[in-house]
Amino acid sequence: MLKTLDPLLHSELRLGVMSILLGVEEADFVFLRQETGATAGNLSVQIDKLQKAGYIAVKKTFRGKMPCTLCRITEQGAKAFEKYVEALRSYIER
Amino acid sequence: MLKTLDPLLHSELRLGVMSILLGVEEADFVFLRQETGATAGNLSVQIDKLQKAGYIAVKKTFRGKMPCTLCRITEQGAKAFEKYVEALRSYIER
DNA sequence: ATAAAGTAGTTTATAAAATAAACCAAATTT
DNA sequence: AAATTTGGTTTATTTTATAAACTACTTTAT
Repeated sequence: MLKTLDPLLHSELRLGVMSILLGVEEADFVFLRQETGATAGNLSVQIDKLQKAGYIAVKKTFRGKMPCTLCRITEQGAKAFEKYVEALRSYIER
Repeated sequence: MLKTLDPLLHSELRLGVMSILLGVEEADFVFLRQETGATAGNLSVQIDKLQKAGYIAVKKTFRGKMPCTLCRITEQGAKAFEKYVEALRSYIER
């Protein structure tokens, strides 16, 4: 029986967001949108799920007068990502 | 913008089936069921999708008097898997 | 011989997920 | 000051995954 893949990470957009966040201190909504190519609605929903799972932390601020949603990965999120990659390897390396 | 992940392969059960089939000449329904732990209904549906995509070939035979569904990966399937793994790396290796 | 239980699946219904479309509030441009 | 753009959220729709119910047999027990 194969290792089970965390369904929260096994989603192209959420995985993309996590992947980006692992490489930076923090990233805002607009940047994530550009990098992933996702629609705003979709990104908003998926960010919410990752936050509720405790995989990312979201801070709502302003840049000048414009709203700005900052995201950063949490310790828990980084660990979950590690585990996910480990599980994936059992599928793609054999 | 990140590489896009073939949605046909980005499914835990279908990926599992492909992963198993890559390692063997062919495998029957019962074996795939045991290895993946999937329900028969779910496996049946996912095998169908992989077949319709041309990623696996399915041959219905009998073992003794019992029906036996044999699956094997196709050239196209193996290539698609390769590409999927390649795309995945852009998410998990950075 | 026949009823009960098991095997190997398929089909259909339901739940969950992804995605898009519509909307909102504030800022900027014309 | 109207129209447009920005940075989102909420709601609706489509797609996907999964499970439950069913079919067609076979094997076992009575």
